[in-house]
Amino acid sequence: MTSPRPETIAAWTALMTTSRVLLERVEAALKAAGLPALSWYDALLEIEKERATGIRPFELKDRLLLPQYGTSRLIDRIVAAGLIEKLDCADDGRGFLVRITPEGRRVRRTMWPVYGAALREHFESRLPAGELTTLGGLLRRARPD
Amino acid sequence: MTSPRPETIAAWTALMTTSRVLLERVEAALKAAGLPALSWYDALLEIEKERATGIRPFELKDRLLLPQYGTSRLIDRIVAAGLIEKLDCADDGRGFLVRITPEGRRVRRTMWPVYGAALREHFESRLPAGELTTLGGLLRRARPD
DNA sequence: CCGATATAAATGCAATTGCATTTATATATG
DNA sequence: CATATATAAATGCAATTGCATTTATATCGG
Repeated sequence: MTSPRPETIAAWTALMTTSRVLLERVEAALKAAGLPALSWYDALLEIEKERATGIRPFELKDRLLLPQYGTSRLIDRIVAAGLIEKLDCADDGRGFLVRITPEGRRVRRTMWPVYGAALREHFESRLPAGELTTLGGLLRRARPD
Repeated sequence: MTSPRPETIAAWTALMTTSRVLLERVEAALKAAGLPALSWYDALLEIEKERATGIRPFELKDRLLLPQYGTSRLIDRIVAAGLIEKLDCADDGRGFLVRITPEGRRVRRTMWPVYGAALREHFESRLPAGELTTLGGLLRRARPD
């Protein structure tokens, strides 16, 4: 019945626009450097965290907050590029493990400086450290479970 | 060269995840009510703001932060649904004006309670008013020009 | 007025995403 | 063990998005 308060609407609008604009900047920086999109970076990073054992697609989906079919297709594309590989999973015949390849590690390491520079330039430079910390905390608290 | 500071990365991660999760919730609420997506709401709202004169697609694109081709196609879809109409533009033969129809106003007004309720439930309820204001202010300052 | 350049909008085509369903295997229950 | 149910992953098809280019009209410099 009752509408959200004006501050709620203002914060929501700012959340949508700022996240979108920043994401665009970061994606643009990666593209300008001839590198894969951020979604690949995120996936490579999570997969690399489990480089010893590999990671199951359903676990990756949970960490990346992607839909199941999106994860399935993202994995296929990154496999096709040779940056990760599918390994048979002894425990569970329905699934498999995904592991990063040396080339995948190399690409992720190449992406990071570009990604990081974009974050510093477009985001970090705009707020003093204390306020960045405040912002992060508020955002985490605002995130639905 | 230098990486972003840890607080930067944490705030960035929180920005990406919170915005994505909240957007999902809002979109899900609209869909569950059998209503159009948020992109239609945003467009209808901006178009309705100029209900007297109509609005030019290039102006709409700037307000919605959409690419030109995205705006062109979004307009076509909303026109096809009968919620807006294209009007010949006397001033400029290259373009036209977009105006909301009565049905468009009706649909937008129907969407708002669902949209607002989702914002209250998933966002406003999670932070006290003062912190929502702080969050909005920080986000606006963090947004690149 | 004329050609050059800029701006508004649309579009062909490829890539990605969303939705619903399917396939395959695992787990639980009688 | 056999059947029912649940979980993991893939996929057909439609809708949307992205990219590059095209079309049309306007504006600018001579």
